[in-house]
Amino acid sequence: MDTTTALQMLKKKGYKYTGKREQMVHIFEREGRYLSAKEMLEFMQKEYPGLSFDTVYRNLSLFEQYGILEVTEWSGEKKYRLACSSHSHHHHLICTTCGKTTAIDLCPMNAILGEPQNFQITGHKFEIYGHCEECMRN
Amino acid sequence: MDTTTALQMLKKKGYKYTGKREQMVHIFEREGRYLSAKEMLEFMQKEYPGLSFDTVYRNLSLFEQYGILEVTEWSGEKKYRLACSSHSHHHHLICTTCGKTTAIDLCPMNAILGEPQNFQITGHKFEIYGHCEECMRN
DNA sequence: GATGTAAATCGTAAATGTTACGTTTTACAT
DNA sequence: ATGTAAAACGTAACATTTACGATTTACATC
Repeated sequence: MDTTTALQMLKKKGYKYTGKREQMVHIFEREGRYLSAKEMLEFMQKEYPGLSFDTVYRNLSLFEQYGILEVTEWSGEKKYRLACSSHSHHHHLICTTCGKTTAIDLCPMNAILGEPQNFQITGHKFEIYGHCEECMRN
Repeated sequence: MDTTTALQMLKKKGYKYTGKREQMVHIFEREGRYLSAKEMLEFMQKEYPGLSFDTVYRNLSLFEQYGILEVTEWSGEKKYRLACSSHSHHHHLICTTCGKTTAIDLCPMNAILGEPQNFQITGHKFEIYGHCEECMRN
């Protein structure tokens, strides 16, 4: 999903198309990796020096709520990235240093479908953590 | 791993065998599910009313460090449970209401071994979230 | 059993990440 | 141009976790 499409979609739902939202989605697009709220705030404040972190958190939640972002958490922080809506369901290798991801076209849920008894599944997480080539060298 | 074994192991490493540590591991043993630091504190304060949360956090970290506990995080909290050292490597169905788990004797890492290039794997997480039978009824 | 000491705990402060809210500003429909 | 609902600001509050000096305790040694 690109910046414009995402915000137009929100607009149809009654949300406003603001420069700050545009910039936030644009940063996710450019970075192509998981970002913490803090990282996002820092990027944003380069362009909007007085930016309130309330704005960042509020928009991150909004974007997540409407499927623009995916969220996960590790090291006591929530991390966000643009949802990979273009491909089919998949999982990621995640570099815990820089947040960069690589898709894995394999979902272990396929192997256990129908298995769990007396358990209502609401979600699942399959993530492989490590260090990407670049972070490994540094 | 039972309470005594765990604490004897720590003792060999130079840590003291205290009633509070014994009680903490005992609670994990009794509950057999993921507990947050807050839940543990509440259980502990029944027996040790003036207990400092510093003690709980410090010991949770210590237990994790020595493999007595497993840790994961969801809903902005770290959750701990006794490490399932008796069985072979496996994963869990996790009830996000009560923390109860059911083992899944399947690890998706087997299916992708050797696959990732230029990526140093340090860990992985495969968790299925939902509601157990009991919490579903309530 | 008494003693010394390093570890454990207490009590509390502080750091960190997140949510909340009243006020002001802004997007944008009319 | 105008009105209004949404967005953003500035800041307070909240929750979880980490940190630290002072006190207490476990336990090895005598």
